[in-house]
Parts: sequence; structure tokens; C-alpha cells
Amino acid sequence: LYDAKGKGVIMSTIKDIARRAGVSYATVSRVINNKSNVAMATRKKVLAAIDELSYYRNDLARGMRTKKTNSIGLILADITNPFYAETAKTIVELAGRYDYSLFLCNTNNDLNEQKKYINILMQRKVDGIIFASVHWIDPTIEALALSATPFVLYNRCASDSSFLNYVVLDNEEGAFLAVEHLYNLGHRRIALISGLHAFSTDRERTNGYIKALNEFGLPYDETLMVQGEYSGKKSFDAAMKLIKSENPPTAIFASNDLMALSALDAIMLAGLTVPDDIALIGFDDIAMASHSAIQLSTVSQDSKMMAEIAINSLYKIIENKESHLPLQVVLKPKLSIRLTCGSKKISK
Amino acid sequence: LYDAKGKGVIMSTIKDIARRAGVSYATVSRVINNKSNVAMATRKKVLAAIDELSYYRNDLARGMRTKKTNSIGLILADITNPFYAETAKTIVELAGRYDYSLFLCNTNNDLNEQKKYINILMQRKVDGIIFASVHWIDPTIEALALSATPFVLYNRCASDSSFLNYVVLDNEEGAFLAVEHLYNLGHRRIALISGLHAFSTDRERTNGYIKALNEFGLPYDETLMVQGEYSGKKSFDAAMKLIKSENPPTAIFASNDLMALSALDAIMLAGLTVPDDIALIGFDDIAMASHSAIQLSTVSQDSKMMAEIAINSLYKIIENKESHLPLQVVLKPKLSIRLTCGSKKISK
DNA sequence: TTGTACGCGTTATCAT
DNA sequence: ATGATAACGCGTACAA
Repeated sequence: LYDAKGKGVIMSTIKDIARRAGVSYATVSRVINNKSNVAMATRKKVLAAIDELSYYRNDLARGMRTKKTNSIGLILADITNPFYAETAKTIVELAGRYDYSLFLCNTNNDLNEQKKYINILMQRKVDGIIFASVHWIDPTIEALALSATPFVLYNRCASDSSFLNYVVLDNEEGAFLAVEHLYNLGHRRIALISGLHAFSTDRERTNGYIKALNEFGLPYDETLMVQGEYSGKKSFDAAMKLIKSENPPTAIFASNDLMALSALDAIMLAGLTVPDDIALIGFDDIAMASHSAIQLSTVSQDSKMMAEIAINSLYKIIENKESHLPLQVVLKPKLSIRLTCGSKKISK
Repeated sequence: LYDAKGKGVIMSTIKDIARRAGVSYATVSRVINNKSNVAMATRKKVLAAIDELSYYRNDLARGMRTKKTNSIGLILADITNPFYAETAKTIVELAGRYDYSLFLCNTNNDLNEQKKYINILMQRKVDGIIFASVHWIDPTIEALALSATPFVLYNRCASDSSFLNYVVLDNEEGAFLAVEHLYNLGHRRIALISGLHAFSTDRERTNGYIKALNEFGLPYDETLMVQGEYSGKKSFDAAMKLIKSENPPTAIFASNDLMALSALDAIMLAGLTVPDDIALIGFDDIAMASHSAIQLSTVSQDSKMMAEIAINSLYKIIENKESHLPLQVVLKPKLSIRLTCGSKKISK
């Protein structure tokens, strides 16, 4: 039972099933697809044959014929970040419920990887893409926008997303809330550890930070704005630099929780305490933020809800291809206040 | 430019390219697959046409023809656990380097999900599967073992894996080392928070714990052995129960880091301190374990290396289908000692 | 070096 | 209710 190349067991096809059951393969197909117009007796026979030959339908052939693969691509910036891992979990699960399989792509924020993956997904003829890795200026998205493959941006959007589908958070508002909270606690020297300006999330969070500065009459101080670049090491160093500076901040707003955690690491290693020596607030509300040993105050975004909206939107667009306006959802953040900001006023 | 159903833009095929370039489609195919026997001039023409019509090759058709999809399935127990997220990251990356795409499956340790996913992967005609979710007694694996689809078990193995490929850690040894470490520190009442007995990892870690008990002449005390079941909530409750018992342990060995973290949470919430009131050691060495605010001592396993071995093995098996012995790798654990066990002897 | 023709396993259409 | 057959897009043996 080997195939032409001698490279493995032949898999049975509807033809084999048909022969075994003594019917035509059209009938087998009907059984497989649960069509109503097939006699109970024949259906039984076919089902038996399928079982005996341990037949699995061929989704490649099916896809060719129907021009639909029931698969989607998920392009993630970093599966290792709990925010994206949560996202992936939700999306695989819901996609599965819709009978879609999922190709996982992890870009590490690398534009070349992204381009490569988009290309692959096009070749695989996925029915749609969830894109959680766009850059603000993103050449790869043009190819996508031109193609007929529906996609929705997740978490981040691009410089001109006005005609695109997206599900994002109001990041500017989130950042503003964070800084406002620190300000209300009495902080006047509030630092920002930012990610990478190449992403809308970071741009908006930085904007929110600056907006709050203006709103509360705080000076725009570039020495308080450092880059964490979404890397543990970079964020650690950035925090360290802040701490060791001549005139250190009394509070730090980190553009995401992973960077906040790295900052906390640096602060503790420097022998300082949070929130007494320095207050800290993050962004995302990953699971670890609420751990007793951490108790990180943070801007909370509901990755599960965002992911749900994203996959549901994509599904709707796929199943219903005719004219649809761009589906654009902007979720509202809220503060999760724990212990890293303290609650008492700081004397100036 | 709409297809028969009016449901979208027609995608160009090699036929379109051929017409545009004024050649036959065999030639286009040759160009696409970088065959040598095609004149430079024609190649240029074809390439130009491909670009102009923004052609993407059809991997479904290609797969049908070649009987190879260049895709693999990754079946994970829980993508949300950093150990598996790291695994996924490594595997997607290396698979990509081999030109393989990856279907992501997340079972939540549910046998029904597993069965469903295996079925789907068979239908999708993946070239291989990495299975990081097996149960000790696992009916789903039989279907796999019977099929021609190569697969390698990852992290966990099954009750009879003697003819299967796997990459695992020596979990018994790891657990033994953990308990030995606690014993050497003077602990005599060492508790175990275990996962689920349904998995080889947990069985082996429990065995290692018991083996150490015997080795060091410690009594087998069932009140010290509680179930965390890999759930944060369950582990938290289990730890709490341990702490609040009449004769609480002086040390806890948790069967993985996530459960150790939950135990730590409980300990802290109970107003106790680690390691002074109670020592704690985990298993896995996820990134958070080394954070300054945690400093969790743990049994370290190198998920990156394990994942590399898994995907490399699978690749080798796929490309080289003829008789291969089962590829079985057992990695050795080592201790990562940080602060949660303390260093001074405990008085009895 | 290039072109022709067949088949991969399905589903859909048209008969019967 | 069932069967025969075309078509999906590609790779490849074979012919030219």
C-alpha cells in the first residue's frame, strides 16, 4: 500500500470508499457533506466504508473545488507576550467553532518576516487574516489591501486605516488616565518608558502621556522619556538610566506591562522600593500584573473581548463578502489600580 | 473581475501568467519552481507577468499534485502557559526556515478537543504533527499511530511510547533534585502541589517526589500531597489548604512554575513570607521565575532546546520517510536556585 | 528550451 | 435517490 514514490501509505479517497460501498463517488461526497438527499441504507453503507478504510476527507481538493479553505492567518508580533498569547488562545478557539483552522505567524515585529508571512498566507489561499503586527508605516499592508483577502487589524492600526477594518483600544485615553492617576497622587516628575514609535499603540500612548503633561501644566522634559523598545533588556536599561539620573522621576509610566515588569526588576535591583521610592504603572493588564508579589497598577485592556470582536468581524466579512463598510471598533480602557502607585501624596 | 459566484476578485493562475507572457504554462511552472532549464529571456518575461498580475501560486493545487503540503500541526495543551508559548515561538520560527507553515491547535487538555484537532489535521493533510498535549492514556493517539502521518510527542509521553518519537525531560530526576535541595536545606515536611495525574509529566514528577521521600527516609504523608491541576485557582486553594492545616509543611514543591506562582500568591495573601515561613520551589523556569520580585527557585528545562529538537526531528522524519527508528530524546533537568528556598537550615 | 496532456481528490451540474 | 462527468490549478512525463 505505497504511493508512486514509495514514500508512504496511500490515503484512501472517496473513490475507494465508493468502490467499497458499491456506490458512485458523488454519493460518497453527499454523505460526507451531510446532504439530505441520500437514502438511509446507502448512507449507512458509506459510513461503514469510511470507517473501515479510516478515510479522512482531503481539504486541499475540497478547497480547490469550492474556492474556500476555511482557514485564516493570525499574524502576531510576539506570541511570547501574554497579551498576544491570550489573543491567540481566544482566536483559535472561536475560529475552531466556526470551523476555521489557523495558520500561526510570529513576526517579532520584523517587516521582512511580515512580508514573508503575508506572501505565504496568500499562497495558502486563506480566507482571511487577523493582523496583530502592523507598523504605522507599513508597506506590507498595501499588498494585502489590494488583494481580495479580507483582513482585520488587531490592537495596532496603520497611518491610513480609514478604509481598513480594525479593532483597537483607545490608547491615548489609556495613557492619559495612567498619567492623570499619577498626577492626582502628587507626582510631578513622571517618566515614560516607551515602546517603538513605529507602532500606533506606542504613538498613541506617547501622545496620551504628552497630552496629560500639557493638561496638568507639567513641563515637557525629554530626559524623562526613554525607549524600552518592547524588549526586556532595553526596558531594564532604560529604567536603570532613569533611576540613576541626577534628577530621577518619582513615577514611571511604562508603555506595556512587560516593560513595566522589567522596570520593576531594575528598581528592585537598584535597592529601591515601589511605590515608596518610585511609583510605577503599566499597560495591558496581563495576568502577572495582579500577582501578590507584583500588584502592578496598569491600564487594563480586555484582550479576550478584543480578540472576540476581531474574529467575529472577520468571520462576518468572509461569509458575507458583498459591500461592507470598514468595520472599525475602538474599545475603551480602564484603570486597574493596585499597589505600585501607592496612595499617599508625594511631597514635592 | 469577479468569479463565478460573484464573490470576489478572481485570482490569477499560471494560465493567466502564461497568456500574458506568451508562453505555455509548463514554462511558468518551471520559472516558479526555479528550474534551471529555462532561457533567461523567457524567465524575465514570466517574472514580469507574475508581478503585473500580482500572482500568488496556489498551494492547494501544488499540494494535490505533489502530495505534500509543507505544513505541520502543533497541538498545544495551553498556549497561555509561557512554557508552551516559548515552544510555539521556536517551532514556528524553525518550521518557517524549513518552509513549513504551522496550524495552531490549543486543546486545554481536553481529549475531545484533541480528537477534533487530530481529525482536522488529517483532513488538512499536514506532513507531520508535534503533539504537546498527550494524555498518559490517550485514545486519540492510536488514530495517529495507525496513520502514515509522522508525529513527535513533546514534553509529555504516553503510557506506551516505546515505538513513538518523543522529546521529553527527565521529570522524575527533576523532581528528585528539587526535593533533595529542600531536604539539604533542612526541610523535613515537604509538600507537593501536583498537576493532573493524567499526564506523564505529573506522574514522573510525583514519582520523583516520592522517590526522594524514600531516599531520605521521610514519611509518606498524604496530607502533604495536594492537587493543583494546572489551574491558578486550584493551585491557590491547594496552597491555602496546606498553609492553614494543623501541621503545615515547611516547604512546597509545585509541579510547575505557574502553580508555584499561585502558591506564592496564596502564601503572601496569608501574610506569610517566602522563604522564612515556607520555602517554595517550582518546575519549568519560565521567564517570570527570575524576576526580582519573584526569584523563584525552580527545576529548569530548556523549552527552546526541546522545541528545536522536536521540530528538527520531525523535519528529518518527514523528508526521509523510509525506515527510521523511533527518535527518543530525554533531556536532563538542572536546578535554578534563586531565593524562594532560602539558604539557611530550618530547625526541626 | 519549450509545449501538450494527464491526473491529483473533490464538489457541482446535469442526467437518469 | 443516485450516477457520470467537468472543473478547480498545478507539476511532470513525454514529445517536439
